[in-house]
Amino acid sequence: MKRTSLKDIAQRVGVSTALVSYVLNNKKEGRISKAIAERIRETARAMNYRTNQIAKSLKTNKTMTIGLVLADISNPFSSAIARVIEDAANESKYTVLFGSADENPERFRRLVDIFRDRQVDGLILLPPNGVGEDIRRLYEQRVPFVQLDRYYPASPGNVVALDNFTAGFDGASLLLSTGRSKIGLIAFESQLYHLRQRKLGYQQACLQAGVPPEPSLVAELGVHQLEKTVPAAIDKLLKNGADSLFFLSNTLSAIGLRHLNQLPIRVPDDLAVVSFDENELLDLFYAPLTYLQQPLEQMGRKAIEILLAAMENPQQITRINFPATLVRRRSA
Amino acid sequence: MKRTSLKDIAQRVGVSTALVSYVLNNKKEGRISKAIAERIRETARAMNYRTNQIAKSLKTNKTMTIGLVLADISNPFSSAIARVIEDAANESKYTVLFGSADENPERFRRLVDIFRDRQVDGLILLPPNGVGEDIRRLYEQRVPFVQLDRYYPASPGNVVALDNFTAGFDGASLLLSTGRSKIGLIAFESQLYHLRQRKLGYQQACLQAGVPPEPSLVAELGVHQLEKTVPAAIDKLLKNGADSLFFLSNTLSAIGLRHLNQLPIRVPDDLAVVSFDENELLDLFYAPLTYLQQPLEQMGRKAIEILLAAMENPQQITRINFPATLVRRRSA
DNA sequence: GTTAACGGTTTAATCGATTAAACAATTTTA
DNA sequence: TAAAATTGTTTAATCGATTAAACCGTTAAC
Repeated sequence: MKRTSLKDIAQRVGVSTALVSYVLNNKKEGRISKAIAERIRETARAMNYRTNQIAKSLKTNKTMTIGLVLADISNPFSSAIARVIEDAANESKYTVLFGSADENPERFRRLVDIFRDRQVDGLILLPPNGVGEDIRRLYEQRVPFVQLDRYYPASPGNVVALDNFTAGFDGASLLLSTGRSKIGLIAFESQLYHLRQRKLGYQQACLQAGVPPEPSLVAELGVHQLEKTVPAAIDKLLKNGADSLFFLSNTLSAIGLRHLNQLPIRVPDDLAVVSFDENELLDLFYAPLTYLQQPLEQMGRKAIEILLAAMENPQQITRINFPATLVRRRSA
Repeated sequence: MKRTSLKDIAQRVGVSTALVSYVLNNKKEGRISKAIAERIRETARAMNYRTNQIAKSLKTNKTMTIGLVLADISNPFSSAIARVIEDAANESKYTVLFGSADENPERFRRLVDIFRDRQVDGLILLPPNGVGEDIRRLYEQRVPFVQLDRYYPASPGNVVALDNFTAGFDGASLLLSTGRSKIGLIAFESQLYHLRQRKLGYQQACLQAGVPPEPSLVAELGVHQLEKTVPAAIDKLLKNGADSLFFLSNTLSAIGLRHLNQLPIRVPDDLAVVSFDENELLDLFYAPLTYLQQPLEQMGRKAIEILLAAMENPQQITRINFPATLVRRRSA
């Protein structure tokens, strides 16, 4: 049950494979006799021919494939990204290879290597902590790529991300404007630039409002065992007098809300809450959450657009930061 | 900045490409002189050689790639599957190509074709409504594949799925055992076998408990505009006297819970609730939901295992149904 | 001392396409 | 009518690997 090849068609019709290739790719338009062209097309259809992309790729040096390295596929943010990237890529006839680095630099490197071995035409990366050097190397090796969402500001190359500083600033400002002055921050202790920026934005907002930064109101957590550390952090911040909470990622708020649900505290009266990112969970909370929404669709499409451009013309580098939208609901 | 090829190494070392290939693939073990082998390995490392999988695939007729067609990537169930499949495939050195059919037969067919054009070694499919014929054709063409979660019982081929009938039976039985006799069912009007089975299980449980089936307690919804139709269905069922709700999928319960949150009804006192599938949302609801849990990890791993076996030996067909676990919490 | 076996390496075909260049047969142009 | 241009098709190289078979010295066997 071998698949039919160009050769099979050529034999059946009694012409060379070259001619078959020309016809099926609509090359040499005017020069091929209508009659034979039709016979070739007919036969191809009859024999159920589909071109072997592997062979084609080897010759053309294009795979029409894009590698997507997600930070962690189990995060709904990741699947949302995956969906957008896949759609946008498909529209340009590209297929997406994907993998999840699970916030692990080793896995990240492995995935990038695997994708490159498979000759992907370009990469979309949501890099974990500790791969700045790898990004730089990719750039030096002229591999077309775009960093999406997360990025290393010191590493060169294309970037599509949120304006995280302003987003952090806006989130905190909202809380301050509603009279809260003891904003508890729940963040990752990660060195990832985009997360640092969010925190800086928050601090700047506090400073501008004349509220001095209060270390006892900041919790920075490791990525592991969040199920335990987030509730503990919330308890601590509340004890330290927080009148509001600002979650710097949806992973944190997802777990946090579960805990808040069980506390004898009412949101927003006793405690105002703001979170980053979207998540169905935020809707289901009894006081639907106010959050900073990333324009995922736009960002994903832009990333593909930039990547395709970079594949054409590697010189040109684009770095874009999109504004977040503050979606105001009941929690703050 | 071209990547180095076998030829480059061969030239540098002064041997034939054949020898380089043998060394790097550890073939012809005993026969190659230690000294040269070492020099080749050394040079390969120095030149940063990585094998071109495209070329290798063309020759060996294996791509070490598996195509995964998801039903709808935006569903957390899908991303959970993707994660498991990816991990399991990676462990066997396979890479996953993926795409989301979005419950659309046309898209499903397109994805399968694209994957086949790229010569994937096998497919894992979560097929939408209306592709039974396509599945049968794949089987006839001896394409190795496994249907996962959803499947066409009349189409041949490997299957890994839940024992949906029993799961439906168990869910309804639980409600009946707590004294509820007017179970409102919220389901899709889909013809998908696995969903029909869930409903049959529910009906069987009711019959056995001496509760006659009551059409006014069954809502079957189209896939579109669920945001409107689910709340409407809930309202209708409540009006018709339902004392409990059984959601046949997580998509339905996700939306349903949002509505229940706003009603002056207390779960579980006024209304018991059971849902299918897992979802963070079920945890966050004020009365954490009782649900039927699919052994996703097991199912995904089994699917890969069966697929790899099928790639070796296409004769053998495996069909497995896993039992669901009833996770009992506050809602019922 | 001839043959056989072995060890180390190369030759060359092959996978299934693409595509520049060559070729032969007509037709046009001058 | 000879040269030039056009048309329709084939030839053959190529992409980067893999691998059976051939090759050529040595060494072992009888």
